[in-house]
Amino acid sequence: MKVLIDGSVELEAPTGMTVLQLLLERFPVKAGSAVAARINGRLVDLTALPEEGELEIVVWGDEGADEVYRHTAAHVMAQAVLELYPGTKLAIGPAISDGFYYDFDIAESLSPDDLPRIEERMAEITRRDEPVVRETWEREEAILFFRDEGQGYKVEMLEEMDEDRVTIYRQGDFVDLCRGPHLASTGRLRHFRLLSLAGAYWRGDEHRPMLQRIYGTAFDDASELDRYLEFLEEAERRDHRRLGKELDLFSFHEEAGPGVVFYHPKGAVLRGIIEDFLKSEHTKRGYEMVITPHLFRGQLWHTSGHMDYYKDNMYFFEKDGMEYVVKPMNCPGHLLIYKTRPRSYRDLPLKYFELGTVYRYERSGVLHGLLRVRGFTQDDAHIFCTEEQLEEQVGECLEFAFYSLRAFGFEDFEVYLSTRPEDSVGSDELWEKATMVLGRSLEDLGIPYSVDPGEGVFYGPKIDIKLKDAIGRSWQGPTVQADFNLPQRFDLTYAGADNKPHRPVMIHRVVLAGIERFYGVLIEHYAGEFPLWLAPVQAAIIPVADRHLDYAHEVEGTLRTSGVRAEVDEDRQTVNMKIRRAQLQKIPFSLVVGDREVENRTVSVRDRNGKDTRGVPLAEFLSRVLERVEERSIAGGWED
RNA sequence: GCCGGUGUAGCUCAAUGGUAGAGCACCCGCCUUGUAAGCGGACGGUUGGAGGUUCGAUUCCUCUCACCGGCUCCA
Repeated sequence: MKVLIDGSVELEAPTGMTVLQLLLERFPVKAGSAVAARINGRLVDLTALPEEGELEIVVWGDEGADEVYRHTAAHVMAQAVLELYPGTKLAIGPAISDGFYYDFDIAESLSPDDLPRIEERMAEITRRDEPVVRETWEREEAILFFRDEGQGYKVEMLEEMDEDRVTIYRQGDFVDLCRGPHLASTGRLRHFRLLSLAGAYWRGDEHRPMLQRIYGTAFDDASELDRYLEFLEEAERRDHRRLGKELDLFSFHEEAGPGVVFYHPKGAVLRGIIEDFLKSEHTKRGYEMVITPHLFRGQLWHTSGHMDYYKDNMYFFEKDGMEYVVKPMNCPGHLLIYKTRPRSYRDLPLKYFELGTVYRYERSGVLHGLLRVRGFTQDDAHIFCTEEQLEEQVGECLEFAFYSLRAFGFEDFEVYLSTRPEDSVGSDELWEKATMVLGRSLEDLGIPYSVDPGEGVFYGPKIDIKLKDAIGRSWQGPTVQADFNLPQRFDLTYAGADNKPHRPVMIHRVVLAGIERFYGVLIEHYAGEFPLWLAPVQAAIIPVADRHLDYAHEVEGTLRTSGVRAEVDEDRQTVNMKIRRAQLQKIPFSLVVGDREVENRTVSVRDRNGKDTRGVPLAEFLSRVLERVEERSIAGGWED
């Protein structure tokens, strides 16, 4: 049998010899690093038998290798848990993007202190270096086996499978139903770490039993594991909740209830900058700003359909025997404004923009700092247009969104087109049409995207843009949604050129989306070191001694008059201390003023990187700052 | 909402079935300071809240609130 290995070496493989044996015999060096193999394009175990054709050796770093590796790590962990907690029932244990997890049904509940113990047992299992064996069983046989073992979840999975034959992986006494492939032996698993413990419902269904999930990660390369653990630390260092406290930006209060944000003075400055940006950019693009109330009668939400599809997320109350709703969305308000007078095709597209604050009930367990709150403000707009204008308008929204995200320093995006969810309104025909238009707008702009089936909103399909931050994490960002439904429900019309009534279509779109969430992402993206134009305080003025206070205030006045956010640190403290405080507050520039500066009308500029430049004329400092703010520069150093 | 964890001074964190402690911050003094912590002093707590067990609870138990890690959902 002729086998072409890695596209270069052709050799005659003896029958009955596994890929691993072949490697050991012919390429012993490779055998040690091999994770799996690909036979004619199919990912298989190293214990598979080669076939005539191409054989590729998959090593760590190759596509698919991490998945195989971590899947085996999950099995080793499951084996360890079974050994330590006999009677544990296994659910599922897949590899995920940065690691793996396994869900267990264990009689006793695990605590984080148990993880090291499990990790140790895993290490022991890897030392045993038990071969991982793939077997093919009759499904019925597997059902009997797992039933006998008391592994009900496995039985349930088996019973739902269509195949007659299933694959089983075995290492030592540990047997698991699994598609594979896996590492050839437990000893091949080298660097791993158990990370956290969590509850997870069997099959993600809250009506099913709650299982205990252990998350972990594994790498073949020790330095990669280290790097990943450093990444986790870095993420913690950037945590907006922590930075929000340290930088005095915002707070939450038990007395006020969870999920509602209090912006402190510095936090409000940053929020104001974001809002100013949005207002001016919307105005530039022909949007008209509107303001709508926070409370609407319940009836309106029946008309809009929210009462049917969004009720669980809405806050209600009753007064004078009348039902009221705290608005969870801004659209109905904008529709009411549209309807205040007859509209003509000449009015379209009509673009209403609102910094609309909405309240949505979120289950207590999902709240998360600014990223998931109950009260938030959206940069929300609704575009009423003709069907013909739809595609162009969607395109403009997308361009607007990308422009804005780039202005705030985000460069990498992922785009998703979400289609009709199960619970939704409108005809299939409308959905199909809207979905098509969205897809075409993306294609026209040459934006690559993937389809997210069933993830649309109840009234229409949508485009979601996810942004990647400085350390590569992605976050939910702008969305553009087509809506053929609400105009119908509210009976919106416009007079066409033919002088007949027509139905407009509507686009819901946000640019930065929820301001709170965007704000949180912004903090994490910059780790609190905001670019000059966003920094709540741009310059800390540090007098060397009391006699420099007058000049310090003069500098402050000059800067403030020109719109630079400057503050004098008047504390009778050492220069070192005042510098330290400014650094910890991540203020872009510290201006030290002493005798020399007073005499020469200069400032000594220290940037956030710790570099100082002395004798900078005040006027020069001011003009350079204004210039950078104007161009929204992300340069951090004074010399940059 | 559910599973697990956590809750002690403004912040970060100790301690313990027997009087609750440190560092930093705040306040007051001294120092008048040149690029990341000058020195001293004073103040500061119903140990998240309510109930229970106990001679005695911050510690053990129950309930509750909030937060953290997830499940699910979403801007």
